[in-house]
Amino acid sequence: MKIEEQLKVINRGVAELISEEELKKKLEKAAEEDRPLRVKLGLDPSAPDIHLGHTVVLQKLKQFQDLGHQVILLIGDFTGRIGDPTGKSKTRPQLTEEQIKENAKTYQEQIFKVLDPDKTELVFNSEWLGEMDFTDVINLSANYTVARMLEREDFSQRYKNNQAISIHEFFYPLMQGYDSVAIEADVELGGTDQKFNLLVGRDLQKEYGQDPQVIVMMPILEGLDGVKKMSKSLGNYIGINDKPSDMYGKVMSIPDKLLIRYFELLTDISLEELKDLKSGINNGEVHPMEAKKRLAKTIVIKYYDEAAAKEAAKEFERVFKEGKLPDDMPEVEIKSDALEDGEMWIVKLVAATGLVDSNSQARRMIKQGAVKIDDEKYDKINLDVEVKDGMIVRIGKRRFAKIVLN
RNA sequence: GGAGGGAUGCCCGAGUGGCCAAAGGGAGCAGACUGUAAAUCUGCCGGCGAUGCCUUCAAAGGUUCAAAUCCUUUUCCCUCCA
Repeated sequence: MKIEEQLKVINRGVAELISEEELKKKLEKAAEEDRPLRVKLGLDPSAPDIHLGHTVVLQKLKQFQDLGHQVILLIGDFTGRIGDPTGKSKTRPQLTEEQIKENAKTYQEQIFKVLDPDKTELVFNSEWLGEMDFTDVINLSANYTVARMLEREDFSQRYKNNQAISIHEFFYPLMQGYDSVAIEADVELGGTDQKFNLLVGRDLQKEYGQDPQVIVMMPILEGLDGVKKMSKSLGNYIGINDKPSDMYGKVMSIPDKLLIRYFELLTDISLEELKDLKSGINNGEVHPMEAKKRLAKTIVIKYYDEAAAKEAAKEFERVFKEGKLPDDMPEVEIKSDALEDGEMWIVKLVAATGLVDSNSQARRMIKQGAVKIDDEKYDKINLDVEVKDGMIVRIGKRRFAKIVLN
């Protein structure tokens, strides 16, 4: 593909590129020498569950692969063994080697839903970092000054506020940067929050006589709430292992203002289509919900297939438009000896589904008119209900449980 | 090493002896409206078969009829001095 074309693809959705000129030069040189660019992505082995937020960067990697370049996934096992760099969560546990291996495996399984395994090289940074002795470390750190380290936002903040910065924290950027030296990266990808570390990579490569890597920074994807970044701990994520129907439903629940962004960062629709879609929504020709349905479908197809997407769409219509029940829902076992004359106090029954945390919560839900049993609304607390096998308890619009009597 | 300030529910934050399961805001959940969007309005937001009872205001003890509030010790954090 022509260099100009490649640049266009690479630029899609990018938050910041350092720098376009350099990238162009690298692409030209690579084409001349008939070799692919070495494109690096570092992964933190502590959180192996991948959600769509992670796929923003992976997606970009995939585009590099499709352009014929070599992707190198670097698992930061060495870094993970030591702990966490961001002062906030200082007590993050060190991982054992087994855990890291385990996580790495899970990672791969999920990542290769996006990337082409045949065109991906997998490396672990303990390979070289674990080999360094104290002299090597001193030499490495001699390449950087405290003043430069303090340029990093969170360091300077903490320094200014008299908060502790451990010396070893300075080594994280250095280690990550040295990784780029070790694998001779031409390009490194990362989120915008990685900017400092990515830049250190460039500096170190220069020090070690290499051509500095080009940096491609992707935006941080907002989660379902539309404000905070997508993350598992905030519970606002769409996991790539989510069931099709969940995935579809979650996409449908994103705020409209994220629509285009999701299309741009999470799907492969062409730049022209993207443009049309955008203007269509803006001038009212395209209903946002229709666009969202398309988004949901596209994403489900990406991680599953056409049939799953259709099924998910159907289910969505059924449950949320027609207010009917989903195909499958969690089953909850109730022992028949917990019943009296086949009946159970309604509050207990609702609590027993596990859909709420306590009797008190169940009580509230009932009082607020959120509870339906077999499609019938119950809003009185002083009531025993006959418990039947296969009975459906529903709380609100999206919580269901099927009772299995035993 | 010395002097001072602080720790409150998921988060922020009021509360300086009873009226405190603890103001207010945010988040969250539910209801109405909708397109499982946004905005808005309403309610809920520790546990308990519940007009009451139980466990909560960093931890442990104590004073008191009564403690988030007072005292003692401990832990952690911050500010200033060295």
